[in-house]
Amino acid sequence: MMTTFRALAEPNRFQIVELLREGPRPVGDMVHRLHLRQPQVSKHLRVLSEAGLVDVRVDAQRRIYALRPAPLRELEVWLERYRRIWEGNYQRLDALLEEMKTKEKKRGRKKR
Amino acid sequence: MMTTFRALAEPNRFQIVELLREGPRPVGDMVHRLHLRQPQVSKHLRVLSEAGLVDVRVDAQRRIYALRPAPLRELEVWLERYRRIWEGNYQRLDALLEEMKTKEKKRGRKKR
DNA sequence: CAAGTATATTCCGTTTTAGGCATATTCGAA
DNA sequence: TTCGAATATGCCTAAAACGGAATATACTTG
Repeated sequence: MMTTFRALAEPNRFQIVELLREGPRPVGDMVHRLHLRQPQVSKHLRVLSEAGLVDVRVDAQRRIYALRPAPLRELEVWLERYRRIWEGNYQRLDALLEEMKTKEKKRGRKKR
Repeated sequence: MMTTFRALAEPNRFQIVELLREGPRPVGDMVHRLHLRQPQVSKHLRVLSEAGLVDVRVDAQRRIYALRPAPLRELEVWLERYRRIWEGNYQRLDALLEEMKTKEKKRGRKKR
């Protein structure tokens, strides 16, 4: 999960992933599309590959990289646990508790 | 978008976010729950804050941090553009092309 | 005002990370 | 078998990230 974050945190890697969203591509294609040098692209692809975000298919002397959905799906699952935060009334209890505990000695001052 | 990734890529920061998912908490609470020293927690909170992932409410000499949904929602939106990758027919063109090239001797089989 | 509590900031040393460039490797074709 | 195309690796350096410890700051209370 956090390997995914690490991998995507690098701008060029992010771009590569965005490119790969449209479909599998050989390295040279990415080198040309993004304005990067070949060795760096290969290195980034390595990181992405180790993070499970891409995989390779060998075609003669070129390698065709493709996105692997698994980590992104994981990400989505993780995110779902957070959805309640922006879907409706959340943290009401905690907020109230905190406030009571801290200011109980003070006379209640109406907040809100 | 990538500031979000960068912020979440650090294990301790990730943990802080996970903690904060349950509700707002003062710094000391996090220091105690995760096994981190106070200065590092403050530093990590700073990064999270600059990434827009949390915000602070001042309460006397303590600061209560809370998750901000915006960046996570953004993340979700971003992810949605990828959902088609694992939801059915993606890269149909590429796949077809590949297949044709490879199996052109076989008779065409109707897909969908 | 002194003392204590909660948190932020600074400085420092170490580790990690990324880019550049040269080089190795692999495969197809002449 | 030699050449060229496509890609990967290794080495080096610069920049960024992180933890630790000390210190600064802000606020509360006696």
